[in-house]
This record gives sequence, C-alpha cells and structure tokens, in this order.
Amino acid sequence: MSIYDTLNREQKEAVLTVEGPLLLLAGAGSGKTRVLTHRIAYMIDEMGVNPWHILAITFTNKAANEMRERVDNLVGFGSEQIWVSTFHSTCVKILRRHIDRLGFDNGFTIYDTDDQKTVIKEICKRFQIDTKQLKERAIMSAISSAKDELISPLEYEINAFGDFTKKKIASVYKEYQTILKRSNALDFDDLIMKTVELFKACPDVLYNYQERFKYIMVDEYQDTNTAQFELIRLLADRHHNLCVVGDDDQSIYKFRGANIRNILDYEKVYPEARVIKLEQNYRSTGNILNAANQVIKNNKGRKAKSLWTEKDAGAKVHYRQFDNGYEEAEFVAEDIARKVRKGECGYGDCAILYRTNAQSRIMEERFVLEGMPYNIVGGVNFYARQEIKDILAYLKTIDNGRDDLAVKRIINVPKRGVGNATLDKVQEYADMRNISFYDALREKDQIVSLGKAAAKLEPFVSMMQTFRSKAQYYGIQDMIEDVLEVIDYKGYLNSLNEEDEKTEDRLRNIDEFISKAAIYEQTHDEISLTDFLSEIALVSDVDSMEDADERVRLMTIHSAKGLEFTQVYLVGMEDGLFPSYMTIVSDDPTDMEEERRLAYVGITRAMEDLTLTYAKARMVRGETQYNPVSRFVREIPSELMDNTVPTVKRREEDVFDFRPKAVLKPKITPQPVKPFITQGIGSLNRVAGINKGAAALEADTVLDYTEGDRVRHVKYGEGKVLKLEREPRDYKVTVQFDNAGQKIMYASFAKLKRV
DNA sequence: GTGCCTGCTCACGGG
DNA sequence: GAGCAGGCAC
Repeated sequence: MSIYDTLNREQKEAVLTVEGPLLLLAGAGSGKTRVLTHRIAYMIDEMGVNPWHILAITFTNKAANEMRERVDNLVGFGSEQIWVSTFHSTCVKILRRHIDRLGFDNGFTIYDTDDQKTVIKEICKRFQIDTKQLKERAIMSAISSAKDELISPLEYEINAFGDFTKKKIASVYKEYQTILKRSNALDFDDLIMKTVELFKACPDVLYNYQERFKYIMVDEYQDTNTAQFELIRLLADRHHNLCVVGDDDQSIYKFRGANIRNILDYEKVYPEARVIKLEQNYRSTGNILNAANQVIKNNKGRKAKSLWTEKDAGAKVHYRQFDNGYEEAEFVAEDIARKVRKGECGYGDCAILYRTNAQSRIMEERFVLEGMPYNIVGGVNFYARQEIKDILAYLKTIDNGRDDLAVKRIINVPKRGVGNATLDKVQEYADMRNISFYDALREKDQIVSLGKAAAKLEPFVSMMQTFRSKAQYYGIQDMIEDVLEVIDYKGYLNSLNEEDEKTEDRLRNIDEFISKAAIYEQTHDEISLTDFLSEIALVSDVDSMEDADERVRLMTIHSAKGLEFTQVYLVGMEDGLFPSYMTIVSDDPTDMEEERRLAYVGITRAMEDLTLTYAKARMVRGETQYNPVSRFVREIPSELMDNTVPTVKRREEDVFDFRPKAVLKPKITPQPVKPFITQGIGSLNRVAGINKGAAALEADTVLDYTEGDRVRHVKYGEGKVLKLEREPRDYKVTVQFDNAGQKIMYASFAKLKRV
C-alpha cells in the first residue's frame, strides 16, 4: 500500500496534478496540508522533480514550520532543499541578495508598525499637517494600501489630482519613502513591493528565480493581496506550474489588502487551470459543521460549495447568555475546569476565541483568579515591547548605522542629557551634509550650533564605536549582554520608578530575549546580526505557540485561523462587538460578508464541542454597552443548539433567566493570586498590576533605617541610604550600593535591612 | 532637559 | 482604559 491510498478521490487527484496551474478549493478541515505535503512527496519520489525546484509559500512561520516538518517526514532524500517559507521571509531572502540593484544596501533593516508611525509623525510635524483632521493612522493605512496595490508615490500623486487630502498623503508617502531609503530600511509592505520592483527592473534576476522555482505552491491563497499575487505571477510566468490552495469562505484579511478576487478570478488569469474542490471535512462533528454551513450560506459573493462529514452529529452547539462579561468569563473558566476534572479533555484542548484583543483581559483575570493555566496568543508582540525595542535599537545601530530611527531612540536611553534641541541641531547638520544621523553625531565637533552639548554626545559615539569593533568577534548573546552591562540598562529601568511588577516584567522579558538569542545561535550554522534582526522582525506570536503545552489558549479568531481545538469557546457574540459596530454601520455590504467569514472561521476551529456566549451588558472602553445577540448566532438553526436564542424583540428581562445554574452561585471574593505558571508571550506583562498595591505599606509604618544608615538588599548587597522620601502609599528610598551603584526603590518591595 | 500632571483622543483584525 | 501631546515646575 502506498502513502497515497489514504487519500480520498479529490485529494488524490490534487496530488497527482503536478504540471500546469491548479486551483485547490479546500474547505475548512478538508486536509489541505496533507494534500500539499503528499503532492510534494509525489513530485519528488514519483515524478523525479528536483526538490531544489520547489517553492512552498505560507502566511505564517508556524504554518511553514509545520509543513517543513511534515514534508521532512514524508520525503526521504533532499527535502531540506525545498524552499518552504512565508511571503515576507521569501522576499527578505531574495532582497538580501539583490536589493543593491535598486540602490539599497543589502544589509537593510526592517521597520515595524511602531517605527512607521514614528517616521510618519515626524513628517507630519515637519509638513505642518494638522493630525487632528488627517490622522497619522489614516495616512499609514493609505500608504500601506497603496503598497499592497503596487502604487508608487508618483502614481499616487497623479491619482490624487484635485483631491486635497490625497495630495497631502501623496507628499507624506513620497517623503516617507525618501526617509526609509536614506535609513536603508524597508517596511513590511516594501518587502513584497520591492521584490516585485526588482523582478520587473532586472529580468536576469527574475529569470534566475523562474528557473529555480519551477514548481510553486501557495497556501491560504484567499488572503493574498495584489502585490503578492503579482509576485507569484511573475515567478510562475515561465513554467505555469502554480498550485494555489485556498478557501474563499476563509478570506478574512481584506483590511490588510487581501484581494478575494485573486481566488475568485484565478480561472480568468489561468484559463487552462484545473479546479479541484475538497469538500469532505475531517475535523468537526456534524452539528458544528452544519452550524458553520448555515452561517456562511448567507454570504452572496462566494464559490458554491458545501462541506460534509462522515462523523456523527455529536453534541449540539452550546449557547449561554449572561448579565455581563464577568459572569461570561466565570462560566467559561469553570466550564473548562469542569471538563478537565471529568477527564473529558485537557487544558491544551481548549481555546477561547474573541473578536478583539481587548476582550482577553477579562478572561485572563478570571484564569488568574482560578489558578488555571492559560496562554494568551497575540496582543502586544514580544518584540514590540519598550525594553526589547531599546535593546534592538542598540543592535540595529551596531549593525546598520544608517538606521536613524534606531539611533534617535537610544541616544538618550539611558539618560545622557540629550534633548530635542540637540537632536534637531544634529539632524539639521545631517540634512545639510546629506549624511545619516549617526554619521552627523560622529562629526559633532563640526556642528557649531551645538556648543557645549557636543561634549554630551561624545560618550555615546565612542561607546557605539567600541560595540562595533566588538561585533566582529562577539556572538549575538555576548553582544546583547555586553550592551546591557555597559549601558547599565537594569539600573536605568530601576531609575524609571515604575511599578515594581512592571520593572520585574521588563527584566524577565530581557532574560527571555537573551535566551531567544542563544537559541538562534544554537539553531543556525551561520550567525549574523543582520539575519537575526530580520528573523525577529518577521515573527509573530502565533508562530511561537507551543503545541505540547497544557494550557488554555486565548486568542483572536484571526490568530486562530489554520488551528483546531476539540473545545472551542466563541465569546462576546454580540451585534456591535461581533460583527463589529464598524461593520454594522458600514455602507459596503462586503464588510459584513467578511465579518461572517470570520464567524465561519471561528466555528470551524471546533472539533467536538462549540460553545457560544453572549453578555447582555459589556464594558467597552470604559462605558457599558447593551447589545443584542450576534446575528451570526441567530443564523444557526435552533435545532442545532442546546438553548433557544431569543429574538431581538423580546424584553430583556425574559432573555436572561435560563442561565445555567453554575453561574448563579455566589460570587467568589477576588483574591490576588499569582498566575499558575507564567509562560508564553502574552501572559508575562498582562498579569502585571493585578497585585497592584498589595505590598504597599500601612500609613503608620515606621522604617527601622533612615538617611545615612547602612542597609542590606537581598540582591544588591550593602549600601548607604542617601535619601528617604515619604509618598502617599510608600517610602521611596535612594541607596548608594557598594557594588551595584545607586538605586531608587520602594521600601515595601526592597525589604532593606539595617546593618 | 526632565519629570509630572492633565486632558484629550482613540479603540477591529496583523505580518 | 491606555497612550500621548502639551503645559508647567524645577
């Protein structure tokens, strides 16, 4: 028996169709990854295709890793030669080799959203744009959409003819690109757009990659935007061996430029394309799948298909209503605890999915309270944290002195007495001489207007030069640790006088960052700071989600795409939240269809058990909202559910009286509890503040030491108290330690002992 | 130049 | 509820 005998008829057909364009419409849970991996195996083992000629593109690193692993298991020899990666990292790899052809340096840095915002802000200020009328956010998204559509600043300007706002955006867009180029930086959208530009400008480069990638596969094709489509089209233009896999019903990234027409019109672009539909679902039980089908069929703009399963109907879809979000969270946590207690599932089998990241907080608080293990995926990206970005800015400056943004970020971190006035003067000089900000710093003595301030810049410049010379022979971990030590970053964090919990979180994050660097060094043969930095720029939280972890997953429905769980809780099923208010009031009906696809994605994540919850009242940005039950819940026929969904017209009092008994018991008095385990990216910072004030001193507490006394700290050793300041809830103590330098701390946390 | 306070605005999703 | 610009005191 061969490995292909386990496939169904359509799957097999897809696997055997190797030559020519192929559109694989793969419904949720229809085994598409299986098809893709088997197809690769078939190409290599049966068709004699050289693995070197195969390119497989996915959207997330996680999906790429998963495919890589499965291909490795299936294909014996040469599988490591297959190029499996995301759009963004594919482009980085190509650009690192050739972007000099477009006048960039191959060691470019990658700007994230925060970096973009800083640049845009600076431009708006300089151009005297009233950001109350034209928001930076709006400009950013306009530029991003332009790049998704491959519209250059010049074209944008031409299109803006007569439109005042667009003209302004055009001028910002143009300046933004100039600054990025001068900083030798690219943003996420540039990665794709510049690669397309490169291919169009340099046919020889394109030819090389066309001959290399004779067989191309693209996963999650419904989420590609125009630029990504063009990239793929160019690459496949010579051999036409392009297999795209997608599901128009799961297209949920329109806001990011995804063009659903790419999949709907595939056959127009490639008239000779084979189209194969995978409609048998292997994931969910009958009731869940039916519920999903019933919801999605309300969309008009979709390719006709209907998923079916051989599985039993299974449990009905659970529906629960609550008075408010707290009770909703309480129910979800207890329901999971109950299932785990009864041995029905483990924590790791459960996922709580919500529409917006803001909803995670209330759930998290409940999990902390109950001491249940959980893991928040997404939210604030680990690498976007202030302390991590500071260190990254040091590394970027060491690696690429042309990254002005990084230099400006750290020139006064820790405090070096360099303020805006000094920055402006240096920038002015840099502009005049047409050199980078960092190079201007090095020539500080030539900047007459600086006066005495020039002396304050000297230590920074000589320190950076030392780092750079060390970079030649230091590893990445060594470099990070050296930087932290030289700038005394821990001392700086302490001097910020933030809440103690917050400082501890930051220190923990730094430790985690160091270990990530160590892992990078262990897992890569060739270690380069540039590659390390670009790898970091491209990872998201979903990517680092551990599979074997026994904890409940909390994430947005967007993050959950491509994942499956036996127990799924879709919370906050309210009109106004999901679908979002923005969608309800939108005059574009396709917005609601996208929202419905999101509901479809959410429902189809569930294998055995799906629970939908609704809260009558919910706190949203500080105010209480009363929303009707989500229309998506109402689209599920009642015979598929275990509770009746009230019609919107019913009186509110009638609506909520059949809540399950479990949530009616008296409220537990909240106790500050340490999270069961804090691991994973989301959880670390988020639990901070729960214990807020718990250790604060009573008003009449008297310390047994005073100014001038010698004290001992558990970590810093002995030192002398320089200053003691009474604050409403605590004493602020400044201590000069013998070996650890000067620290400012709160008496209640520092637990100093008089010697 | 720095630190702190206040009041204002903004809030969907993410590589 | 949070982040940030702007104003103010030092």
